[in-house]
Amino acid sequence: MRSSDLPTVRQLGLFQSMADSSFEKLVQAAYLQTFPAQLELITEGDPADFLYVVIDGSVELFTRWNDRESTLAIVRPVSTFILAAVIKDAVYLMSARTARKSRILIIPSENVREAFAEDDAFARAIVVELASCYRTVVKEQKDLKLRTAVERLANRLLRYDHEQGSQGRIELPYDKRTIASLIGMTPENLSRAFNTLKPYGVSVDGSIVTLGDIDALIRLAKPNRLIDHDAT
Amino acid sequence: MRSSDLPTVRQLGLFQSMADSSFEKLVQAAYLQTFPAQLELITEGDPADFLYVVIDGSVELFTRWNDRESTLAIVRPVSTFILAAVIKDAVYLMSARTARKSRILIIPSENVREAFAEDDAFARAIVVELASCYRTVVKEQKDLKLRTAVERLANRLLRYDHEQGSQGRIELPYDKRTIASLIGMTPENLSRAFNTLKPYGVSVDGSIVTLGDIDALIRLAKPNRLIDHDAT
DNA sequence: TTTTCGACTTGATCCAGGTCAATCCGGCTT
DNA sequence: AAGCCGGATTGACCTGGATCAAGTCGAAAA
Repeated sequence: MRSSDLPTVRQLGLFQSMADSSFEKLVQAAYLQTFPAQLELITEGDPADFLYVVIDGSVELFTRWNDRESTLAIVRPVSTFILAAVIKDAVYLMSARTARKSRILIIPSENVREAFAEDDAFARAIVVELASCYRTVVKEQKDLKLRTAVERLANRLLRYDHEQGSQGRIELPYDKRTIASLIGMTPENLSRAFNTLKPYGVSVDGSIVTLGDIDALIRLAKPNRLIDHDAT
Repeated sequence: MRSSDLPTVRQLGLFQSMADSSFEKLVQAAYLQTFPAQLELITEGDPADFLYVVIDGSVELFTRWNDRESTLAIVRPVSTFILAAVIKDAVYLMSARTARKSRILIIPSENVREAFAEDDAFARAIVVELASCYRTVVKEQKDLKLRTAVERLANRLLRYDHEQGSQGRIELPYDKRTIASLIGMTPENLSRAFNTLKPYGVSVDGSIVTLGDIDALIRLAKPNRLIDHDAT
C-alpha cells in the first residue's frame, strides 16, 4: 500500500492507540486492492473473513430479503466497516458494494481477532468503536419508528447542511435513489417529499439543494440530538 | 443484595470473565433496589450515571419524540441494559420504565468505566456484549425496512414459538399494545394483522396464540437467520 | 352482584406512501 | 447532430396502515 495512506489508517480511532507491533502485524497481513464501481465486495450470510477499511472511494452497505433491497449505510474514507461480524467470528449481516471505484484495505479476520486478544489498547478501542456504531443504529431505528418520510428527509437535509458548513446550500452526497433507500422510501416518494418541502424553502436543482428558510425547516423537522446529532 | 442473586449476575457474559477483585468492587459500589411497575427509571437525554441489571421483573426500553412514543425493547432477567451510554460517558438514547414490579441492580457508571480501564478481561467481555447488541439492532432495522407489518408479526410469532419450545402454542410475553409498538404498528393494526394471519392457521385467544399451520406461516413469513435468529 | 376501568377489537374513514406507467432530461455514444 | 440510456420526475391509482369512534370483554374493586 502507498506509504502515504498508512498514517491515515493508523490515525483512525480504532487503530491509533494500539501498539506499533500489533499494527505492524495487521498491516503486514492486509491487502490493498482497487475495485471498480458497483462491485459486490461482500454478501450477507457469508462468514466474516475480512475487516474492510475504505481508503478511497465509497462503499454502500445494503441488505436484501425476498426480492426487496434496502441501503443501510454509505461508508466514506477513511473508515472501517463490518467490525462486529469480524470480532464475533460470525456471518456478515449486510452486503457491501462499491458505490464508485474504490481503494480498500482488507485485513484477514484472524489477524484482527489475534490483535484483539493480544493488544489491550486495541480491545478498548474496539469497545469505543462498537459503542458508537451501536448508538448510531439506535438513532436510525428511532428515526424510522418515530418519524414520517417527510420528517426524515427534512432532518437529513439539515444534517447535510450542517456537515457542509451550514451554507443553506447542499450538494447531495449520493444518488437520489440511494438517499431514498437510506431514508426508507421509494425514489418516487423522495421526489414528492422534496415537493412537500417547497413551502419550507427547499428547492432542488439536480444534486444541489438550497434551504431558503432554515427556521421553517427546523420547525417542521424538529431535529433532536438524541436522533440526529452525530456526536457521542 | 441477596446472596442468591450474586452468582447469577456473576455468570452473565458481561461479568463472568472479569477478575474477582474487579467484580467485588463493582458490587460494592452497586445498589439493589425494588421498583414498582410503570416507574420511569431513566429518561433519554439524561447523562448515563448508572448501568442497570434487571434481576427480577422486566423493563421496557422506549423512546419519545414529538408526542410519539415507541417501544424499542423489553429487558428480561437477568441482563444488563444501557451499557453503550455508560461506556461512552454519554447521555442515554432510550428511556426505561419497569413493565412490572422489578428488582434492579444499579452500578454507578464511574465504577463500570474504572473496571473497564483496569480489567482487560472485562474490556473484552464488553466488546462481545456490544457486538451482540449492535447486531441485534441491525437485524431489527432490516426487519423494519424490508418487511410489512404482517410479515413482521408472522416472524415474531415464529420466534416466540421457537423460544417457547416449538409447541405451536404461544403465550404472548407482553401486552398486545407493547408488542404492537415493538413491531412498529398500532394496536388496532395488530388486531387486524392477527386476522390477516387466520388463513395461515393463526388463532388468538387472549394472550394465547396457536399456530395451526406452521408450514403455511413459514411460507408467508420467510424467516431468515440474518434477520430473525437470535444466535450470533 | 354490580360497577368500573382498562385492554382489546371492530368498523368507518382517511392519508401516507407504494406501484405502475409514461415522460423528461442530461450526459454519452456514435 | 441524432440517438440512446439511466436517473429523475410526474401522474394516476391503489393499498397498507393510521386515526377516530364505538363497542366488547374480562378482571378487579365495591
